[in-house]
Amino acid sequence: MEESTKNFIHEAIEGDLAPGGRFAGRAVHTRFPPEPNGYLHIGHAKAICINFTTAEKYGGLCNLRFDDTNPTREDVEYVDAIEEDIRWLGFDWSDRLFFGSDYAQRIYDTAEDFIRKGLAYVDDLSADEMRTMRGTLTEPGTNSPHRDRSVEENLGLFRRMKAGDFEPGEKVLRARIDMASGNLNLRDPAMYRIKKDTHHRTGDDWCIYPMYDFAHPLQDAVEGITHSLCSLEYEDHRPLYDWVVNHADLEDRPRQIEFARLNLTGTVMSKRKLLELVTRGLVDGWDDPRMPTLRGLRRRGYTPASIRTFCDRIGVSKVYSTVDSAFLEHCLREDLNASANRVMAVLRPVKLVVENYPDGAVETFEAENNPERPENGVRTVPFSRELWIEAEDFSEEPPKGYFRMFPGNEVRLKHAYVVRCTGCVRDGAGRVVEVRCTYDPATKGGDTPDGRKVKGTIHWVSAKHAVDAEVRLYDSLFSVPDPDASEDRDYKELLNPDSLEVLPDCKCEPSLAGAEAPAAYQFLRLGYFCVDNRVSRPDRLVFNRSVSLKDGFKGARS
RNA sequence: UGGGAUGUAGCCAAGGGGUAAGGCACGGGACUUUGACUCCCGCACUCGCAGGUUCGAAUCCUGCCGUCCCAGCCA
Repeated sequence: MEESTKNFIHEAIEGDLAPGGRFAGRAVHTRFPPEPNGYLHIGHAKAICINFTTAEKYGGLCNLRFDDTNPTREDVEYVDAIEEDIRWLGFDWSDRLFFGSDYAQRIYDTAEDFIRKGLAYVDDLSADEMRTMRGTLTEPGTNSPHRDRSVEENLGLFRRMKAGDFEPGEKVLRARIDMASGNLNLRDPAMYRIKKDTHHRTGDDWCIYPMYDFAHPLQDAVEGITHSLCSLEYEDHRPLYDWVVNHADLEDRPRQIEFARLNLTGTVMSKRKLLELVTRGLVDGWDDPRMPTLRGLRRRGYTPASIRTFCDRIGVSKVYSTVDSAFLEHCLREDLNASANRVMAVLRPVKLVVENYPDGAVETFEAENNPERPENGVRTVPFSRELWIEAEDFSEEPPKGYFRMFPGNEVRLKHAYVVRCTGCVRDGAGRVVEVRCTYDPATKGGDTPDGRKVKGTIHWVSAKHAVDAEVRLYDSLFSVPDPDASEDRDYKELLNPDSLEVLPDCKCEPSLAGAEAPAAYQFLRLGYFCVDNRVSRPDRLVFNRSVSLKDGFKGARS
């Protein structure tokens, strides 16, 4: 991959590393901190890439840390999936796999320490009362009547919370900061709440769990993180992050820097919405090829390299942005163009009969696998009198500029012969059931020894040698660029009804027989396709179109 | 005058006093046994707006406008 360009985070880091800087003489250390409550998507890929490549750029390390401080919404099911997806992307955290829950005791001890320093107190207010007393965006909040309990009383109450003497909601540990702050996060935020759910790692060891704002900075500090890179919505939390880090007796004081999260046109990125699409059966699971999840992209045929290149090239800034999906597709085409072998497959077959080719005869042609990569060698493709060609490669009354098969026109059958269309046969309903042509024996291999120009070249598959396959074509999941932006319509109403098209009767050249995932090919003139990693069988092939080829034809292509 | 951010092309995004990089998309052309790839060319007289400072402003100053985030015992 090319050298990533410098962004504002790199500049901040370089300032920190410079002599006299905040982290002068230190090695950069970052972390990717997913909450194990959902599958990773392309937006996470951006964060993963930023964290891992930034550390790498400065010779540092990046940890993988599961931020699991809420037993009611997290599950091991996601832990394995997340690790697998990050590895698939190509990143390695070596032996630095951590869990926020591993620091439970340490964080608890810090909480007691905060109580002793008068920085935290136990409150009896209900969640509703707390909300009311928090004030509004424009009005200050009011102090809780329990705000000035003694250290001894607070310590006793907090220990009883830990011991299970209270029920969820009865008590909460709060930071004592400033109920009048313009920043709502500083109005005595909750630091610990009671939860009597079983945690996926610590079981029933604890019935109190720290809040993100208290736990995260401590986790970062404990791991020696220098730069805690997160998304923009945490900007308002930075004062709290710093408050925790500055009052805790820890060596390290990590620095939080925020960047804009990724949005992509034609899809949604929130965990809640993606989950809803899955649970409502609006898509075929988390790995539906139309999903922006890493599993979905993988099944669709996206390569790790294409995703990493994409993340590198979109840049990093603090501007709310929505990247055009066409750019992601471009990165995939670029990667696959260089690596995928070419092959011929007909998606919407119509019979082509070569009238002057002997019935029963078969000959084979040599076909290059990848013109971009001659070392990939050649394969053999059989030719016979009856072939399959793409229905749209024939037109009895061609639109302007059309140079494929139409009566009287010459076209080249890729790798085989130049043929001249002589007409077609229609059924009772007027549908073209057969196209007819004659071939020129002198053009064997597709050359024109007389130097004549043949503008069109089409792909084909010998009918008697064809391998059947199902091919699935995908389009944008949503029919509008930004489904989240619509205020009057629910995003589910904006789903693109044509996002999936199944073509059950496709004809492939015989070299595709037995293909297995994760094989990827360029179907000549059509696009890049991969063997579906879930439902395809060697004798019942199913291909997914990863991305189409760009189509330069400006005419009325049906 | 609640707090915090942010406005450079249709979409990303460099540039931080010396006269607007790059990519995607789009349009045109060359090449072509893939209407692909590749290669050329075009695509912001102007950087949200208005003033000001300066020989010179996207960059500095002032004011205004737009957009996003925050009132979970979620992360």
